[in-house]
Amino acid sequence: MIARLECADRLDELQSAIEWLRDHYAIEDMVYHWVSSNGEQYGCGTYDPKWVVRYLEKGYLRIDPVVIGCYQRFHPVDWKRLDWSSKAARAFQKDAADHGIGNQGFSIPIRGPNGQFALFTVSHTCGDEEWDSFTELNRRDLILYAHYFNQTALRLEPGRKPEPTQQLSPREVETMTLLAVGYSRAQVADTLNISEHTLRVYIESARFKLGALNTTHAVARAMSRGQIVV
Amino acid sequence: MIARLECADRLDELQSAIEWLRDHYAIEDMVYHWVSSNGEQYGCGTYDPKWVVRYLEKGYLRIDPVVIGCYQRFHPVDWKRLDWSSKAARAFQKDAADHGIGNQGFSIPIRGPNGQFALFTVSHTCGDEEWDSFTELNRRDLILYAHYFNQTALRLEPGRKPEPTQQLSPREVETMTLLAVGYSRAQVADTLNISEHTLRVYIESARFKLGALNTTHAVARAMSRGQIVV
DNA sequence: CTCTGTCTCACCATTTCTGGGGAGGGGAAA
DNA sequence: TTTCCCCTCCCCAGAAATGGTGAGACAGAG
Repeated sequence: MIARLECADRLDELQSAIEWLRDHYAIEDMVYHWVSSNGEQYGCGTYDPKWVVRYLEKGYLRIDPVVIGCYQRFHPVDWKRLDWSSKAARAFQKDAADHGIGNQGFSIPIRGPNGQFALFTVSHTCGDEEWDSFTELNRRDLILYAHYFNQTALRLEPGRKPEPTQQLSPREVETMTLLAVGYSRAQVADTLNISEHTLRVYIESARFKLGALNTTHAVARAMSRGQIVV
Repeated sequence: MIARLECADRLDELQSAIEWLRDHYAIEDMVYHWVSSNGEQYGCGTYDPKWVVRYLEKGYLRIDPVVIGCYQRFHPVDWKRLDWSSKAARAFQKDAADHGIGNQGFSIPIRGPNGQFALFTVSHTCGDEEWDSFTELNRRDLILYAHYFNQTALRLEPGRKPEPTQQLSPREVETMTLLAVGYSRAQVADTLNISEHTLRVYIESARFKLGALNTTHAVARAMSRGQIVV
């Protein structure tokens, strides 16, 4: 959910391609999940703009089982196989249906270098058999499109403009990593065989590079940007 | 570079498929970058085992421009377009050539939910024109194979067993999320309109559920398990 | 060969977090 | 209905983190 605007001149391409796909497959909706935390749309899709606005306003990003489910998944997934048991999820499902979202869906997660995350989704209203045969027949194509579309969209994601992700030094990476696995400052310093004072220098410089307000924030940012891996 | 062993029974499949690909495309090497931080091999490829061992011993993971370049890239990349300018990179390039690695290569990065990272690489020894026409003709297939192979390999990566994930309560999720974006305890309490004392109860119960040693650890775990999204 | 970045060490005072307690109301599930 | 979990509130003292400043050595890049 981090952004870097590298080249914004491709959105038209995406839009026309997505409409071509929609006609070609006779599928109602084919869409990105425009997963920008600040609400800006950076992907493009065929959903009703009203639904997009409502989705963001209601904070459905944190409720939608499609997003939640795909966020921890490797592979493409059919909506039927997600967890719709919670009350919030059911309310969301109903609201989505009321806004004309298909009852069937298939989503493919894609990730970027700095923890960016996007979904390529096709959805439709039909029965299970019809849907299953569609997804099976077109699985390869969908994966390919997801690959192209999402990765382009990820590059287009708005948010932070110039702030080129500052690389952390090796020591800073070690520091952040050990903090992320629960070590206290004293323990980290001990593990790295340096004084706690030195350690603090690393934490502060990492915090500075990451634009973080405190240690927890710094670790969280380093993780979400993929600069440390835990 | 994280691991979760979900099903190890597919390695054979991968191996035979990769050999089929190798024959089919008449390509010398087609390989994973077995990117396991502990040195265990979890992918499979057609490189000489001696080279694999040497690669790991020498710590080439942190030098190899293919790995470094793809790690911050969205799209597949031809080796020619990478940065081979540093001294270490040239030394690596020579060593690789001495071990029979092709002079041409094409690598596709794929990522997993917890920052896992893998590469699908094809390489060969030939001239530029031949290579370019090969990659152009087979781009789609290569991307598809990369998708299937890498994601399977990522799931096979050794390391940690799947931990049963304790669900966090809504309040706990909010707490962890706000902490992850840099709020102090006082600010979080203020934002949620609760007393700081109450907030502490959430932090502690979240910490308990996540098996975390401190707040930073708890936030890191919640993030890496996808229980909060930042 | 300079310059930039990394790595290492030190002190101060203040703020913040942590780890123990205990307690009541509400809702959902069994 | 009981039980379990979630939400809310309170106290205290010790431990840990933070913010600011300063400085020397060493390496690699231009």
